[in-house]
Amino acid sequence: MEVLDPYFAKPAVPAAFEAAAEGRTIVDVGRRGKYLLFEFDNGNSMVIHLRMTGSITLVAPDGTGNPGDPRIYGIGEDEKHLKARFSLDDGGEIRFTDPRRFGRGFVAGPEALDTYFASRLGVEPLSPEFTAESLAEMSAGRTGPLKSFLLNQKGVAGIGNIYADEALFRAGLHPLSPGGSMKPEHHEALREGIVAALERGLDLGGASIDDYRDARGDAGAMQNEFLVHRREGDPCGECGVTIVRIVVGGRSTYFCPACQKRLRRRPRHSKTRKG
DNA sequence: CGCGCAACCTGTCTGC
DNA sequence: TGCAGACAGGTTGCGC
Repeated sequence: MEVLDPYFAKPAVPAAFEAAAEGRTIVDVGRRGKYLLFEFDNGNSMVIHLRMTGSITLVAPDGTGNPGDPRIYGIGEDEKHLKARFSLDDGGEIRFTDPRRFGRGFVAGPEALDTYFASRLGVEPLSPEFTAESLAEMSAGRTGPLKSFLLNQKGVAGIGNIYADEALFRAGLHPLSPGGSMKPEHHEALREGIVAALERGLDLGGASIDDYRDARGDAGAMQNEFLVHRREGDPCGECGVTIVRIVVGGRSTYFCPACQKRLRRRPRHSKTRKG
């Protein structure tokens, strides 16, 4: 394998990354939050995060998804956004491209990985552990905006700017409502909104606003079905009121001011402990 | 510990 | 045409 941009391996050095991946067989692929996992035959895993503009492309031996494929952003004549490449036994290649250079990759053993994720990621929203109760627990006492709570990966993992907006709309919750302002019915509504938004995104192959493509170079279709995200000025599909854009935590945030009611802050229930 | 914001990068688009 | 400024699928680190 070859690391062409030292930023990709940061804070490690390219040579260390290359040595850890060289000659390995990928025995499984997976995901945790927004981190992509490639498990090696020696028990270690290669972890890749695409951040804003990273792409993974599979170039098949028969030339499918070839370097000149115009669908694949950043892989063109000059290949100037190609940051890493992994040669496969069958003559194919896995490529990582990233115009903005935010994407990162590293190789780690199982224990180190657990530690790494434990300090960064909360519950998987599509797992059975994600319940109204767990949502209630992790949001209790929070004073920051619900939108920021959703973007913070330590509560619920894997929700980004698109799905935060879509989930809040589906739940009928205002992005500026304090995280701890939800009542039980809101916890359940938000849980349902998050799951529905994510599952819709999966069904549609993700959202390709600009240059996102899947490993075969195909765009997603979720962007065609956004309910509020990036739809400032459009009428709400539910009530017709104009969708507005605000900035929350430095991120563009879109919502329907009629459908999404702002909740008032409420005091944290003090845990009553025996003793 | 929670919160808000700047920083990290490059490319694209808008307005003057 | 040029140029400044805003904005973009995310995370981290810092100050308070």
